[in-house]
Amino acid sequence: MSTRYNHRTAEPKWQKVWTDSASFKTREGADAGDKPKYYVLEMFPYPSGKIHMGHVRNYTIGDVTARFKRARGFNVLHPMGWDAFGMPAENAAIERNIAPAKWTYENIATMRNQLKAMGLAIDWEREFATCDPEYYWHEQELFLDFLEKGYVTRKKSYVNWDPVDNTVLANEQVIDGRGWRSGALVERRELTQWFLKITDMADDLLDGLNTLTRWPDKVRLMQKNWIGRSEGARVFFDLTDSNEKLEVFTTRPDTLFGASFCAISPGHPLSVKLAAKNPAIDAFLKEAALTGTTEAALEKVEKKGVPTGLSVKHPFIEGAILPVFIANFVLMDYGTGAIFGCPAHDQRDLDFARKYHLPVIPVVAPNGLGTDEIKLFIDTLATSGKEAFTGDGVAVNSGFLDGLDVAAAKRAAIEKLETQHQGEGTVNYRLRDWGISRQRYWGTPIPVIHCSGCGVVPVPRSDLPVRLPEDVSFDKPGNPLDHHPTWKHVACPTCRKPALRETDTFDTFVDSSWYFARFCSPKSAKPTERASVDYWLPVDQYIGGVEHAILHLLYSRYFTRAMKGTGHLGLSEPFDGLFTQGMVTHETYKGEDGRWLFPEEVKIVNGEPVHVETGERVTVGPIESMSKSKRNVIDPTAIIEQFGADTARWFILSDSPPERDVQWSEAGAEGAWRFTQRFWRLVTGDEDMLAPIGAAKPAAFDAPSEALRRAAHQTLAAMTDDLDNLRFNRAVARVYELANALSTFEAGRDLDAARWARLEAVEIMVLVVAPMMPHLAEEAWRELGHTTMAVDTPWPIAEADLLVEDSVTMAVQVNGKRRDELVIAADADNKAVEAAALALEKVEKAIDGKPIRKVIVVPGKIINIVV
RNA sequence: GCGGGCGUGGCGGAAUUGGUAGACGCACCAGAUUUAGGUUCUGGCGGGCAACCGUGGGGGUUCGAGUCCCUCCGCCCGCACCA
Repeated sequence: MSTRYNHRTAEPKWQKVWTDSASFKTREGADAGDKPKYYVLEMFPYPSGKIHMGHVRNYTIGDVTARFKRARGFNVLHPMGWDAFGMPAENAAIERNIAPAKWTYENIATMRNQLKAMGLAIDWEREFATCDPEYYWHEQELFLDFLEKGYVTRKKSYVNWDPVDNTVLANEQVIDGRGWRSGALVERRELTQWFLKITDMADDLLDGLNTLTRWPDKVRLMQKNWIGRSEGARVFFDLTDSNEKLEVFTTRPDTLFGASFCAISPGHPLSVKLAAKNPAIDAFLKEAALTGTTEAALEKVEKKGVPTGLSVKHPFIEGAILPVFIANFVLMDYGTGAIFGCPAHDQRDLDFARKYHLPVIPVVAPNGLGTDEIKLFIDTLATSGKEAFTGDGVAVNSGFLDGLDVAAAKRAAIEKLETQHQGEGTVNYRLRDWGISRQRYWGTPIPVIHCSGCGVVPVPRSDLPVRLPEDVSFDKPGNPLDHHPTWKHVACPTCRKPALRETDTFDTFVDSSWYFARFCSPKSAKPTERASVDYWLPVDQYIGGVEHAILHLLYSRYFTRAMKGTGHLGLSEPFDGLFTQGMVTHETYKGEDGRWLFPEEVKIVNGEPVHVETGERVTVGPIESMSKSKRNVIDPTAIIEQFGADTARWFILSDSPPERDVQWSEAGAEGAWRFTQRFWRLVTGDEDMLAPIGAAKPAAFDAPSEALRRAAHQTLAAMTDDLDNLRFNRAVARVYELANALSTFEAGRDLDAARWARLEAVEIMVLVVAPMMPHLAEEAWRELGHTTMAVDTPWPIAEADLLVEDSVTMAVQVNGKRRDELVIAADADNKAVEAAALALEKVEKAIDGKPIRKVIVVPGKIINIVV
């Protein structure tokens, strides 16, 4: 018997045993037997260099789920891969002169070892990185399939252009309007780019949200808002001095009679045209362009406009003319980039109208007002109102719409517009098509060729993959693919004349939009094997950070639909269950000079935090998400070395619910470590009090043994429920309760019964802890004398008759105040309970001789006596 | 501004969804062992001397409210000046 558990020897030992016995090799087809499948997936990591505590939390949650489901009899798929393309590899290339591929694969090697040290139950044979040609090859194939199917389009779009570095910048590389590296003022430049037509599926993506009942409501709502469906109408206003029309989008066609102006966006083609001739307009557009960079600035900016000198005819009112303004609050990217202004019923329009002294014409009155009240409401709003009326009501001053409610008036207005050919009912989405072209090297090459004669020609499938060249230089600004001496020069596949490869690469969100499908058959010569994806998908439990609530999850949902359309998949929704975990936080520390300090630079002396080396005073700052800039980071590898992976896993699961932020603290980690040692003592410390493995179950148990058995089985039942619902913090608390029950257990007369009950309780404790602390459980299982592995042992089943108590403790209240409690047989009828309660001395005193008006008995819980 | 969420001991958090508030852990205090500290073990730990009071404040529904309703305050997250 050893008295101390040594994670430094136990953890590598069991990791090797699991690997050698192929414990986590995925089984499929005939091998899988009749077990139901369960696909557990954590969002795969970007190989940035080292894992951080956020990874530890993410992969621990997934691993517990995978191990638990496995023990519960599921055939589990739990793979791991790398989201390996992206800008940091190019930055490393530029800053440290290391090839992106080398940098990336070295990081993967480091991080793979770190993840393996966590003892994850992963089928490593399915591992891949998105920068493997084997992977992006199939992505290129998917793109060609999408192209054939009409899911792809090419159109012009603006990019951030750095004129000094001669390169396109991502939004996050633009800081205060300047390039992050060059400091040059960033320009908007129009490029022709590839887009996936996600807007074609906007309605389906919206409707699909209703089926995702195992997703957080919050994420579904965020996606709904992002898609931003709104029903309304397009209205074509005739310009007064030309044959042209101004097209606007409105959600309130019922308020057309209240229109007093039209406004177009500074980015509207008409604005640009007018600016060429009119210096005032030109100046206004320049001013609008300056404020239009950040959201915060946009929010504060005053609503301003400039007249265009143009005017339009009102579609319903003969002879009525509306002036056209250019207004800074009209967005080019939404609707048609033009609006009609109805100041009485839109706050922004009202602000604008008051500023430029435009008429305010109320055309909707609140419901339930009398004739005089309506008149007063209209007069007040028209002359001096500061607040637009946007609620439901009844149409007034609106010709043929008068008397209709808002919804009916909308329908009637649209109908009239359509018969007059001056508009149509339409649905508008905020969602825009997904631009997937990136002018960068470290990404999947877009498999097309540009030929001056034939136009855009897809790369023949026999020529796939289009590989990234490795002999590239980052000395020159711009895309290395573009200035590579030979790579882009090819013969046109159609006419054989010299042509050029597309040098843009895919947005890395493309890579992560189908990797979950590739894991089902990672070695296939096709993007997917239908038998495999049909078996494994959807992902039963997907786990990751809420920061991906919109883009990654929406793109993956889109891709799944598109791949269904091309026959690669047979379903629309990739992720059946989604769990979004909270962040890992830590205290922050600042030295006397105000610089951030790492946690290991701080120690506590006499209750005061001081700097380890200098002894200077340290200020403890707020608890924040771990970040390199604030230095409040804890290196998982150091923790695993010091305390072991099991302790790290245990602590990260403790205390905080997984969807909330968890605070990492040294004291907490030590507490978790102490528990691993206590656990070990409970298993090994009192061998005389353990029955041998396989001992016959006693025919009867005395009271103490029976109580221990109840505690063990109740813990088991509760934990099964907790783990099924990812309530790991509660599961941890239950283990502590069982451990406390074992610690305080004292055998009664019947020693055989006590030994048997104690072994049973210890075995249950080991097996329920196994998903969370797998190495410790394995070591303990062996120590108990088992020759099998805990990982191969089915989840125990709680005995139903141990879950119901034969006596219960009930609270006794008098007038809602708790006065005493009562221990009584669980099956006692209400009369007996009432009588027993009334007989209690404290109750009698509280009643104080008053007449009893009512007695409420909630069986097994409470008795309330009302006097 | 709009939308969503939250507010419980010194701290993280429990509370079977309307039925004994504070499970479990951390921190802290006392005692035992060791005695140099740590470890380990036992006990205590919302406030108040008490009657009692306590789940952000106020009001309500109910036999009974942390839980439901109204209202106010505070914090967090998301976003779209969205016509």
